[in-house]
Parts: sequence; structure tokens; C-alpha cells
Amino acid sequence: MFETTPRDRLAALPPERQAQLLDPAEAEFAAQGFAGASLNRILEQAGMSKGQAYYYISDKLDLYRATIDRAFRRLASQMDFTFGTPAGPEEFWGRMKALFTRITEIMLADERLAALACGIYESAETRGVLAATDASIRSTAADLVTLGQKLGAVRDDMPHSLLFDLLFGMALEMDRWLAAHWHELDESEALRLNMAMFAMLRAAASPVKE
Amino acid sequence: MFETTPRDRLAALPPERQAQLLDPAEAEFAAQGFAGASLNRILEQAGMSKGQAYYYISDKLDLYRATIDRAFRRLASQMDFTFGTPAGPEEFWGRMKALFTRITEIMLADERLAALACGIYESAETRGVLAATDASIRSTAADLVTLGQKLGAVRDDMPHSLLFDLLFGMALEMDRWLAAHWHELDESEALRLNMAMFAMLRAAASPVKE
DNA sequence: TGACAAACTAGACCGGTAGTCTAATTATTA
DNA sequence: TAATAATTAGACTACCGGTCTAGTTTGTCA
Repeated sequence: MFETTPRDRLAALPPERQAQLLDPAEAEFAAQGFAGASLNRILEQAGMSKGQAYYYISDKLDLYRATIDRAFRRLASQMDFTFGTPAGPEEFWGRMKALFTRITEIMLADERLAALACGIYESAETRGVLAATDASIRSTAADLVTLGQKLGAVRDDMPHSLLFDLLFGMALEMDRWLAAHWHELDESEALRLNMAMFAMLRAAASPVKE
Repeated sequence: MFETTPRDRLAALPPERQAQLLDPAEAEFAAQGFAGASLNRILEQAGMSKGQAYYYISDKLDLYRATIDRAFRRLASQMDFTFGTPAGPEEFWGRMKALFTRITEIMLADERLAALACGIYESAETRGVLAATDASIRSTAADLVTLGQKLGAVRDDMPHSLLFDLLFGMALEMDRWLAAHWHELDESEALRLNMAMFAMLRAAASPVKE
């Protein structure tokens, strides 16, 4: 009656045993993307046999899912989403800015997380992982969009999923660019650029003025 | 002295012989993305042997390049880039809107082209193809950004490449969403949505007002 | 026309990939 | 202790992109 799926078995493992598989997986997926990653290489790194691995995951995509899930959880744990109830658009965007800055900090401090996040838009398969993940961060982000709309701080003239994907995609693109050019930026430039990026995101998300 | 590269040989072929290889390649890349595409399958479709194919291309990425190049040329041939010299921001954006609408039309009429375009941001490899392509459409687009900046119609507070990638990425994301949801939209909705998308693009690209 | 060279083609082959399967081993429970 | 369930090892399959060699076709010039 109670089918035991490979993922259930993985989830049942103590975190450090999960890490034995997920750490190398994260490194490989971050470095090579989903398609480019070699499962064989991951297993070699993890010191696991095929049979053992496939006892805990159902396929490569499943391992990717598990990896993304854990990474997003890690990201969420470093964030503070207590957003309260902003009174109006200005307050909403003030808090969004704090959030944006925080995410930028985290991404820049955790290259692997950043690379992993950028890979999520690689293909239909991997995009599906993002859409399906119940890691709190995605639904939280979607809730923020809804809240912004209620406050009149976020445009309401296109489908939710489209708006979300557009903003998320922009943020990832910014992140990707930052990661690639980080070394050529001094601190003041980086700060200015970060503000410009946020302004652009805000401009895109804000309702059209009459 | 004059090294003959595989690509030169492909280029020297009459268009219909090129098409024998590029048509199946385009179909496969559009359907599966770059990484997911099977070269063997393409060759089977094209009725070509390995040896023959590798006489005309140097590797899979090279075939992808050739495919993208031809597709972009096809797109460019359907566009009208005569932009004149708009006097100010308002005029600039008016003409951009016509351009945007035209591209949307073309993409919706040519699913394969749309799918192919969306795949270009799949990985670092494929992004490189976009960056390196000298197909007129890319440089033309980049020139438009520069023109807009001269007119004060486009923001100038971040690096050119970043701005371009952000806007291009947004447009592709919109396109992707449209392609995926086209069937659920009636004409008036589609029109309204198209205007909203353009407004968002314009808002993102416009300079921040004081 | 014949001979030689250049252009081109076929497909076996190589080391890799994700995933399957069976047989053996270890852990658990009766 | 014996039987059963959980877990693991790794050979094996079909396919991948790419290489290589041996062969055929085409063009050129004597």
C-alpha cells in the first residue's frame, strides 16, 4: 500500500548521508549545468555505486530536484522574510530593496548557490523543477508579488506566472552578470550597479502610470 | 595557405543542399535544445553519414551556430529595421513598439524560430553563439540600444552588455510564455497582453526619472 | 583517353553517457 | 537460528559526440 519511492528513502537518510551524495551533485550541477553534469562523476565523487544511488534517486533529474531543493532551503534559511504589512507602495518597495540587497549578498558569498540558481532556466526540464518545487522560497516570492499587487505597488496587467517568470529571470540574469564580472568591480561601482539593477526591477514591476 | 574549414565548405554549398542538413538540425534544436538534441538523429533525418557531416561542420556546436545563423537571417529578412532618426524618446519608443509588434507576429507565425531563439540562453556555450554571431540582427539590436541612449530614451546607468542581455532575456521570456499559452488566448487578450509586455519592457529600459 | 590528384563519403570504432538488472551481502525480525 | 527484507556492487544495454581510415567519386591535365 505505502509505496516507498527512492526519494522517500533519500529523505529518510540522516543529513550527513544525504550530503555524501548531494554535495558532489551540487558541485557538479553548479559547474556543468544539468545536461552537462555527469552522474558517473558525481557517484565517483560520492563514493557510491550505481545500484546504491538508484536506490535513493529515480533518475538524474530527480537528483537535480533534490539538490535544488536543499540549496533553496539553505538560501531561505539565510533570508529574513518577515515582511510585516507595508502600508503602501513606497514602504513595500523599501522592504523589497532590503530583500534584494540581502539576496545579492548571499549569492555573491555563495558562488555555488548562484551558479546552481542560474542553471534552473536551462531547459524545460529544469524550469519544471523550479515550478514544482515546494521549497518555501518560491511560494514566498510568489506571495510577495501578490502582496505588492494588493498594495498597488506591482502591476496587475499580465498573468501572475508570466510576471513572476519575467522578474525572476531578470534577477537571475543580473546575478549571472554580477558573478561573471565581480572581479572587475570595485566596491562603490558594485553598490551603484546594485542600485541601478534594483531600480530597473522596480520600474519593470511597477504599474504603468497614467 | 588558404585553410578550408568545414564551415567554409558548408557555406559554399547551394542553399538547398545546406537545407538538407540545416532543416533537420533546426527542427531538432528547436524541439530539444542544444544539449538535448541528438546529432545522430539529425544525420539520420538528413540522410547523411557521419563522415559526410563532419566534412561540413567541425562539431555539434558548429552545426548549432550554422543553424542559428540561418534562422536569424530568416528573421532579419522579415523585419524592417529602417529606423530613421527619431527626434526624441517618444518617437523612439513609438518605432520600437512597431518593431516589437512585428517580432511578436513573426515569432508566433514561426514556432520553430521562436523555440530556437528561446534555446539560445540555455548554457554558456549557446549564449556564446549569440554573442559571437555576426548575423545583422544582433548588432542592429545593440545599435538600437545605443541610439536610444543617445536620445535619452534608454537608461545609461549600467553596462551595455548587461542592459542588452536583460532586455533580450525579457523579450525571449515573453515570447516563450506567449508560445506556451497562445492557444488559450483570444485575439483581444493577446493584443492587450502584447501591449502590457511592451510597456514593461519600456519601463525597464527607460531612464530613472528624478 | 588515361592517370593522377583532389574532393568527398561510408561506417566501424572509441570512450563517454544515463539507466537497468541480477546476484550477493547486510540488517532485521520471528 | 532461520527466514525475510533492505541495501549494495557492478556488469550490461543503448545511445551519445567525435575520430579515423579506407573507399569512391569528381575534376584536371597530358
